[in-house]
Amino acid sequence: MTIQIGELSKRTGVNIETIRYYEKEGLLVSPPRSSGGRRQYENPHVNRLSFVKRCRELGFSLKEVRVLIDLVDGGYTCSQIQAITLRHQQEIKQKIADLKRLDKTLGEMSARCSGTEQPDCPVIDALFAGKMAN
Amino acid sequence: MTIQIGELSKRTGVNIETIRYYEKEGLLVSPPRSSGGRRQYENPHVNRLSFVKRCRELGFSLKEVRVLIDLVDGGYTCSQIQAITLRHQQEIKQKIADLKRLDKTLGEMSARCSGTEQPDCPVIDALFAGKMAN
DNA sequence: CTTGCTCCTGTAGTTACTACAGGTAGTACG
DNA sequence: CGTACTACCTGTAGTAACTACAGGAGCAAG
Repeated sequence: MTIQIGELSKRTGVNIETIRYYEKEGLLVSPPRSSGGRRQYENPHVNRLSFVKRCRELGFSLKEVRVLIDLVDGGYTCSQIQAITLRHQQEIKQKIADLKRLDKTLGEMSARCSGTEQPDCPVIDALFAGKMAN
Repeated sequence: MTIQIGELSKRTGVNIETIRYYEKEGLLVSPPRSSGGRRQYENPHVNRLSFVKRCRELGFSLKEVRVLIDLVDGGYTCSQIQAITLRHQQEIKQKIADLKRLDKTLGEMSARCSGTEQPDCPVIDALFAGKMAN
């Protein structure tokens, strides 16, 4: 019941090149090879790759994913995982706050635009004068 | 009234290496050099670099900054600039929405944690099972 | 036996910098 | 005048997380 990399890619939705990249980076164990040198995957590989993919979808960096995998492999406690999750969530919240500030400033700037074909624009003025909201 | 790169860096808050990088990328014009080969900047250079810096602070990519600079140099209309600004703002809004979804999912996952020293965690379960909220 | 698909390795490109290494300009001090 | 010290110079490599080839081989079908 082994599958090749193309099938693994289809099942997980992870690009073939990315799978090989993850293997090179040590996020996935190197699978056995066929006589012709092709990677032969089984269910555990599918599960692990799905795990990595979901971590990535949640915005964890590969470095963080590596930490999570090591914990899963080596033994972990709920409080450890929760701490990592909460720290990551804090970073996300920070990014949201930063982006909201940008959104607000951009909105204020473009709101003053006439939107006409005049060679004069409050956005450009603000960018030159540095009168940006914070 | 010329200044050297160190002074330009201090006045704009842009790293020296970054200034040279911007020049190499064509975002800043190459300034005249002293007899010893050092870059000699004047006020227009300070203004342009400040412009680039503010664009970056608003989240514009260097590519977008290049477009803005070309417009400023070659003539622009308010409606052109407004369009670029609004498009950029839409991207920011999209990122905010994406991050909010992550934040929500992470919050829901960690809320189910016992936070104890047990080798069992709903976050890990969710990552393996793929029962993630969208 | 040749077509055609999947797979292999290895390298380069992407974004926006940052961090050196190794060398020169310019100034101040003794 | 020599030397120490700082600021500057170029050019290359490293960062994150992939993606995109180039050039070649395995494998099944006709």
